[in-house]
Amino acid sequence: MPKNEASENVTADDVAVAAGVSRWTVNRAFKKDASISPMTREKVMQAASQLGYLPDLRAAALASDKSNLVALLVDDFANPHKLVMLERLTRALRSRGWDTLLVNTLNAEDAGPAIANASQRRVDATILIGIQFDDEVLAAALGARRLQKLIIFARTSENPNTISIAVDDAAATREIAQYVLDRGYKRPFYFAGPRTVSAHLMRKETFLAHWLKHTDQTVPSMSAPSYDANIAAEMVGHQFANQQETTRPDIIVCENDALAIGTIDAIRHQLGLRVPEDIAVIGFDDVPLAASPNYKLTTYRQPLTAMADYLVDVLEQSESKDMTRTFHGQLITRDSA
Amino acid sequence: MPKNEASENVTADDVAVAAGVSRWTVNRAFKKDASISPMTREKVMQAASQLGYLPDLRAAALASDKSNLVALLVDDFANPHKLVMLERLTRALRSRGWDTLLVNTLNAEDAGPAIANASQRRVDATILIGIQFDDEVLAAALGARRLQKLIIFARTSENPNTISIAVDDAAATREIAQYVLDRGYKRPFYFAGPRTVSAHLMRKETFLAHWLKHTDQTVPSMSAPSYDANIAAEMVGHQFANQQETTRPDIIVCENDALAIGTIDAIRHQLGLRVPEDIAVIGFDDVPLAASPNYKLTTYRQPLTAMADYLVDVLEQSESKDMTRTFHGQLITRDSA
DNA sequence: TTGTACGCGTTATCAA
DNA sequence: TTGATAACGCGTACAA
Repeated sequence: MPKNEASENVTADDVAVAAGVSRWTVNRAFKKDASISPMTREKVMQAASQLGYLPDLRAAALASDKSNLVALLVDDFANPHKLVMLERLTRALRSRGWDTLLVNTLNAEDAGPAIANASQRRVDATILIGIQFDDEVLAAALGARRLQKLIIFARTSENPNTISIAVDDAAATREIAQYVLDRGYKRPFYFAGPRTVSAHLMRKETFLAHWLKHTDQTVPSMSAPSYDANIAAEMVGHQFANQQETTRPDIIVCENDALAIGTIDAIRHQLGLRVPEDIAVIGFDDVPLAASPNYKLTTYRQPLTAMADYLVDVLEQSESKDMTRTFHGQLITRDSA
Repeated sequence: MPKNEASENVTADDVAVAAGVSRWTVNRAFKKDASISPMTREKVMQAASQLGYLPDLRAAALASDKSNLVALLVDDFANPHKLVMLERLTRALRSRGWDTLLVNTLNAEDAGPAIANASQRRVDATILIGIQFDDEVLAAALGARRLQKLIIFARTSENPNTISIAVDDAAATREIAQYVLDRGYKRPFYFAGPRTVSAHLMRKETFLAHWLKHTDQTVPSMSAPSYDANIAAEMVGHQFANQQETTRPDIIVCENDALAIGTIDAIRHQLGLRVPEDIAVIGFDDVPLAASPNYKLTTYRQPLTAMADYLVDVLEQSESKDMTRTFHGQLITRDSA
């Protein structure tokens, strides 16, 4: 343990006295591009570490009105992809000097209070990460004027006051639909996620439109109330129990991997069928488990690292107009379809 | 959108003018147990919502030296159980008025800087959540004197300066070992997680000791470098390839579910064997996937909600002596063993 | 390169 | 119950 006898609050003033300089020189020593002589800085830093001094970021934020802090709102912890997103985002943020407030949007009614909460911490930006927001939530977020930036990550929004950083869902879905066509599947079924009034992904609609256009046929579908593999398994087991080979789908296209994993489990263990021989499955996200020898899931991988890096770019930009950007990922073909 | 015309910083002063009271009365209105007449408070709150005023928590923290903020340090995002922990912790914290700083400990060398980072935000406590800390990390954390409390969640630590909130690993492991004995398994194999100098779980040691005591036999084992299902699958596939039925284990006891899931995948898809008929598997944590029709994993469930609630109790306590506490969970028996 | 008022928005404490 | 003074620790702007 370092021998920092000063157990109480060490401030820049204390360091100033110890180093024989003024308090402002101490602060300069901790600023990156400050005009200060290397010798003075060295002297200050020595005294600082001697006393165990580190600048107080609360005070800095208060004085400069810049917190280097963002709020990450998350509402759906059942989806394993959230963990991957959290890792990539916190990594990109922290390695570039940003801290992260993780806000659990406890339930549908809590989105407003959650945003108010973040705004009281005077974060520089609020990030909705794959959240089931609706227009009310957005209005609440935009109403809390202190939120400099409102970023929708991994989802698109048409609201001009938000910045959306996401994969091009339409293009990705068309690529998936074309793959399904090219592989010769005839009876696809679309398994969508939660459908809110304004915030659901357009993947289902895109897939159905593409299929209709190319085959003149309508694709049946259903929607899960949440991205939860166990719930998905139950739904699939229920939906396709006792179906004839000729009427059941030959491929189930899932809105994401959480649903796809549950679907595969149900096909094997509840319907007693094989993947992909009897029913094939496609997912979206490429969660770690998708690559496991058990699932070998064909899925669409988003460029999360690039998206996270871009998010930090946006934060560091003073302007926030026209920052919305879509990315392109890639279809990862494995054995499931 | 609410009609809060005042777009810039609204402070208590503005509200005071609007409500015709002093600034201190405004702040009182927002304090829970303040001596203020209901009428005055009502008047203040009305003016406040009119202007869109919410107290600035940075300033409050600075003035009161109490931030109502904790730092959650996480180093291992491959383990799906982390997501469950994050959900339970943020839920308990936020519903009782605490905010959460999520700090990604980017790599082994980064633990120190991560802690320093949190201490600069003047958090009221730092929580190590299932982290692979070692003595150096603890020393660094304790060296940053501003951390009022250092809490080790879901792991035990003998360091008297820390508060550990965890399940009784020894008791849990003995229960597992006894179950394995009772079910008549003869050749167990222990699959452990990362082994650091000072911070690994004692589950493996406990299991081996229990088995030795009751059967006089030594249990073979191996250790994965991280709690990652895909890595676990590879290791198991490698370890038991081409083994005779008589020499291979009849049960693999895993330090947690991430390893157990990989183990099951490998047994089925790489070794071509059945679970539990050829090799049984036991995990620890009861992640959501453990209940899926595919894994039906026998595992040990920790009382996470109670643990999270207790954590907030600890935060609200002024004393921090003798706050370490262990919990008891329960063995969830499913089909895998 | 270094030093100096002043302000950031709140809380603690005491006085009215 | 209310009002007022003095911190809390640092940043900005400017002067030395």
